[in-house]
Amino acid sequence: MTRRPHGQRPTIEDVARSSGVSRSTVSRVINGEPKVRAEVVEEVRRVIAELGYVPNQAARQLVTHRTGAVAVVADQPDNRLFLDPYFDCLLRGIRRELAAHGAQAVLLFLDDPEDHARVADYLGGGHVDGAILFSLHPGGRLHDMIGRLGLPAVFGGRPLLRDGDTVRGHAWVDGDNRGGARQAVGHLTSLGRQRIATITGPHDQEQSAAERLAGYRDVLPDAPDDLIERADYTRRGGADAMAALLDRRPDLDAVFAASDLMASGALEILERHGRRVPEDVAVVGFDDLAEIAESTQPPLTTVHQDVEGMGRLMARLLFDRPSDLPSVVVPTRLVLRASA
Amino acid sequence: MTRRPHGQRPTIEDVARSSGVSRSTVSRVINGEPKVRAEVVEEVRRVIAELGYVPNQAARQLVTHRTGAVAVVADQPDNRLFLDPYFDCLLRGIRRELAAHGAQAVLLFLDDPEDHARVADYLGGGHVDGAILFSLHPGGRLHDMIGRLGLPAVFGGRPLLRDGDTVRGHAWVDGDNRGGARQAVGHLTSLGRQRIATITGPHDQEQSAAERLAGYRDVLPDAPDDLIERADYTRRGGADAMAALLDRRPDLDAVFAASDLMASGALEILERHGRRVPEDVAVVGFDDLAEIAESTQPPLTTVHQDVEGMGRLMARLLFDRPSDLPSVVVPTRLVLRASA
DNA sequence: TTGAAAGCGCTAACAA
DNA sequence: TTGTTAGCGCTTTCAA
Repeated sequence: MTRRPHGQRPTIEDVARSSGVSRSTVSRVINGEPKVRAEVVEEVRRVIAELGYVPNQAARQLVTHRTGAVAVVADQPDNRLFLDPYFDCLLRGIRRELAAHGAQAVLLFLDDPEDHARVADYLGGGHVDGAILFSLHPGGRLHDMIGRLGLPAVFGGRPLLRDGDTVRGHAWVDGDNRGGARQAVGHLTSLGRQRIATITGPHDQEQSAAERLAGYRDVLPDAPDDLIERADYTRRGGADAMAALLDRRPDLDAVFAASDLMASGALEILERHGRRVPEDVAVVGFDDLAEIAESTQPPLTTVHQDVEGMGRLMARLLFDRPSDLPSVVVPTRLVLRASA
Repeated sequence: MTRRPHGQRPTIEDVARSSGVSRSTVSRVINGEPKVRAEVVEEVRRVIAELGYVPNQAARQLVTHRTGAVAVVADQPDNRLFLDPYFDCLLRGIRRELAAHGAQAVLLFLDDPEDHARVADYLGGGHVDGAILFSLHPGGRLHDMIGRLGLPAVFGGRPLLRDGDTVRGHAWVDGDNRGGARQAVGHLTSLGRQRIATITGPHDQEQSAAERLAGYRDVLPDAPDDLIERADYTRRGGADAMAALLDRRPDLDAVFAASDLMASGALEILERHGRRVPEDVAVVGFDDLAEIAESTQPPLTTVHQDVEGMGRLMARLLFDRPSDLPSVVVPTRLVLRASA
């Protein structure tokens, strides 16, 4: 990479010389400290603009130990987490809250296994003041690094615990997946539906998917396995799962899809198969992402989560973390539209 | 934010003391320099692991002027650029190429106007060695900053030039939007279609959309305006545009949609209106994103671009930029499937 | 209200 | 092959 011509970049020393004050005074002006004479402030600012001076963050970090940046780390972009409007919305909440605190959100993705090492180095190297992590489960190198360095961290989604895993000291924020699923399926039963299928997320990988399936089973403990089809939280996956369910159980009269994106795929297949929604098959989604739920045909009855709010919350926890109860479950509620 | 307990973090000095060598030797081990005795290397590594030492990047940057990170800056996430598989694919290419060079890609988004200042400070502050920028047009604060600091930068997409704008010194990579559109529309005419509509991108904002429309007009200079409908590169926008076109020109017999995402929306509307594809209406898209084009009903004839390759190319230009011809137009080709 | 001086943790000559 | 030393550019006491 072309090396930046840093020899030519003005330093605080240059600004000091040009404006006839000391480095300390320039530093005070830059950092907006009050005890500087107004005319001095003005002159220093003028020189800064004239020289095009920009503070060297590395030098500043070295002494302040602060960067003004927060990393958002997301695993599994190949699963198209990236393309999910849910994630988009969450991220917007995070960015806005961080921006309100004057911090810059920087997004890092983990594609390959080897990325873990590089990202761990990045986080450990002090490039950021904290991290928000998605789809990461305990036991990995990133967790080690974060734990060892005491880097403030908040997890998006309750960690999927395996035997012996712990999450001590790790805050997390998650929606009430199980409760929400119960609301959804409960609604379908209250409508008198008898054969309620479900399209699940990848419940062996994602805790949220496991919880939503558990909520379904809470309400329908005796549901036969052939009413349950696993998908992957994508629209396409939802469509394929719906097709499989219709094939296996043409008599089904309702579907709980564990995400709006999957529900929209399911609706497309139902239409293609000539099933009327909700008359023949009632459909309930999960997430209540406006851009999907309000524009499907028919509009989607779904479990609402304040996704942007969850994002904001995660960012806020990073700044003022209550010392003893760092993890939060955000409640859900059912939003009735036309599909069920 | 909780301040990191940095007082407790071991420094290179601690490692040196514990392993009975000098700081320089430790530094050499860390940086993999060859001239260190094997046993010393081993001992130093042991101490590093034992102490949990991680190099302080700020200190390192201060002297090397390198960060090992490259920023990818994307504007207009509210336009759902973020959700476009095209962008996802491009990004993957960038990340992989950067990773191959040992660099970490960090993504920054511009939501609000005030974000520009913060991001400019971030880039200017030396947090990164270079930047790849999307949907950014000359004249903004970011351009100023990049130009002034000489930060290596590559633009994704040919900059949309307005009067007096220049892009001197800014490399860019773009697909052959105009040529690709000509291939698409030319194919439709060669099929004998007489009333070929087009669903455009936001051609007042995006150069790529303007070019694709220009390509359409190259082939059909006399096309009436009511065959042209502007959308926004989203699936939903494509669907709405298709509905408007059918309403206005029920006699249309072909559509060139300026993105696969819009084409997929258009196909859905055509199906809902009972038009057979391609018999009644032939449809051609743009991008050839496998996950869309291969799974629509029917599969989509579309203009192929090597999107991941374009991403890799952008990253590569950052490292070894040919001095005089930094900008690249990547060719396209038509891929025939069932929709036209 | 301002300046002088020390030092953050690291790399990179230069010497040994 | 290793150690010594001098900064990198900034903030921050402490004195003035």
